[in-house]
Amino acid sequence: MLDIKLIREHPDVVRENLRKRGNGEKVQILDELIAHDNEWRRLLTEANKLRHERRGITNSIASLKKEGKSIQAQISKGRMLDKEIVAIEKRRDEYKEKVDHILMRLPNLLHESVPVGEGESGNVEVRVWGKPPDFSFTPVNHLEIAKNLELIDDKRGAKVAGHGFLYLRDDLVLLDLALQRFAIDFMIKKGFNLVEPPFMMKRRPYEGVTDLSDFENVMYKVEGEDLYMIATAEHPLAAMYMDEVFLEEDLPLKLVGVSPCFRKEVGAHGKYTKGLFRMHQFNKVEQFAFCLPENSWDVHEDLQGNAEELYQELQLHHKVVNVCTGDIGAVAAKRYDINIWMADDVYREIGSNSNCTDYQARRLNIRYREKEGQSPKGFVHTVNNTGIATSRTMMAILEQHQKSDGTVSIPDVLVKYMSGIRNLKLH
RNA sequence: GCGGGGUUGCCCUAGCCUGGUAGGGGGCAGGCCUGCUAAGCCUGUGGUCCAUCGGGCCGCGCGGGUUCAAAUCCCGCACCCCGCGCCA
Repeated sequence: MLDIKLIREHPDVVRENLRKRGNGEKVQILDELIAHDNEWRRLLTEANKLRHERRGITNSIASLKKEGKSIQAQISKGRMLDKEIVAIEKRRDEYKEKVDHILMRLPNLLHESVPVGEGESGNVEVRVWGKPPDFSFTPVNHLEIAKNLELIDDKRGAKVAGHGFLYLRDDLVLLDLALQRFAIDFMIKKGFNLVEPPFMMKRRPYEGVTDLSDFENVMYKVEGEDLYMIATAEHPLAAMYMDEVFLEEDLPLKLVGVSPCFRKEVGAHGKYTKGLFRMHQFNKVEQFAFCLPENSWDVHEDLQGNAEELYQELQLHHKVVNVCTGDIGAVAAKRYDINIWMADDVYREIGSNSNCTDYQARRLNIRYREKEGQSPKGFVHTVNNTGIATSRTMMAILEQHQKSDGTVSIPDVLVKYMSGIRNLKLH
C-alpha cells in the first residue's frame, strides 16, 4: 500500500509510476482516489465540528444536572445534532471506504533501475553463469527422464488429485528433501533463522502481503473457515510480525522459511505446464528479510547473491534478469528473476527476488523504533527471495545433468544429503 | 469442545461493581538546576484532520446495542493464560 500523504503531495510521481507499469487504466482510479480523499477530508472536518458541538451539549447537561436545572432543551438539541452527525459520518465512511478500496489496489512505486517494458520479453539480462550443457545427444525434458526412471507418476497424481499434482517416488523424493536440507544449511551459515510457518493463514494477514487478485487466481480457500493455504512461505513470514514494532538494533532480521506451497494457477492456460514446472503443490526454501528502509537495497542484492550461489553450487547454468515494469507484479519495487536453461533451449524462471520496500509493511503495520521506550519511527522494508523451489530445481537438475543412457548425475553438494547416491537410475 | 481469568497509550498498572474530560509508575525525548556526575524538578509521548499561532476529532482487543453521555452497562466475536476433555 502506498502512503496516502505521498499521493496527496506528489500525485504526479504516482501517476508517472502507473504509466511506466503500463497500468494506464489505473491512472483514472488514481484521480478518483484523490477526489474521494478530498471529499473524505472535507466531511471528516465537518463531522468533527459537529461532534465538538455535541460534546459541549453533553458537558452542559452534566453541569445543569448538578445545579438541579432542567436538561430537556439540551437533550432535544443533542438529538437534532445526532441526526446530522449520523448522516455526515455515513457519507464520510463511504468515501473512506472508496479511498481504502483504491489504495489497496494501487501497485508499489518502482525503483528507478527497473527497465520499462512489456511482459517477459522486456526483462533485461544482467548476468549469465555457466554455459548450456554440451550434450553429444539430443537432451530430453525432465518429465520424460523421470518417467523412464519411474520417479514420477503423473497418471495416478491426476487420478487422485487432478491435473497439476504428481506422485514423486523413491530417489526423487530423496532429492527433494536433499535440496531442502542443502538450502537450509546454506542459509543458516549465512546467518538466517530457520522457520517452519503455518501452512494456512487468515484473510486479514493475507491481505497484507499480496495483491487482492491473488485471492481468486492463486490461493486455495479452506471451506467454512477463515483460512487460506499459503502460496509461499513468504506470506506467513511477512505476516509473522504484523502489528509489531522492531527495535532498530534487531534489524535486519533474516529468516529462512521452509514449507510446501499451494497455488491454483488460474489463468495458466497456454503457459509451459509440463511436469514439475507449474504445479498446484511444491516445496520451497525461502529467504525473507525485514530491514531498515535505508538498507533494503543492499539486503536485496545480498539475498540475490545467496540465490545465485546456490545455483552455482548445484552447477546449474542460469541467467539473471532485471524484471521489467510489465512483468514485475504489484507488490515489488524491484525484482530479479533467475532463469534456468532447459532442454528445449528455453530459459525459464526458477526463482525471483523482490524488494517490496514498505508496501507490505504498511498493509501489515510492521514498524521499527530507534531505541527502547521510543515511539515507532516508520515502516520497515521487506525483501523476499526464493532460495530453492525444489520442483523447478529438480527439473533443472534432471535436464542439465542428464546423461546419454537416461540416468542423471547428482550435483556433488547434494550427495551427502542423498545417503551417498550419485546417480538417478532405474532400479 | 467445556469452565474460569484476562486484553487500557512505547512498557507496567489504576479506573469497570456504582456511566460524567483515562490517573499513577517506568522508559524515552526535550528543558531547568549543577563546577562535573548523580539526584531532583518541569514539559512532552498514539492515530488523524483543519490551520498562521494553535485547535479539533478519534483511540481502553474487534463489532454492534442501551444512554443526553460508555474504558465502565448489555449482546456477539477474536486472541492470550489456567484447568478439564479429546487427540498424532
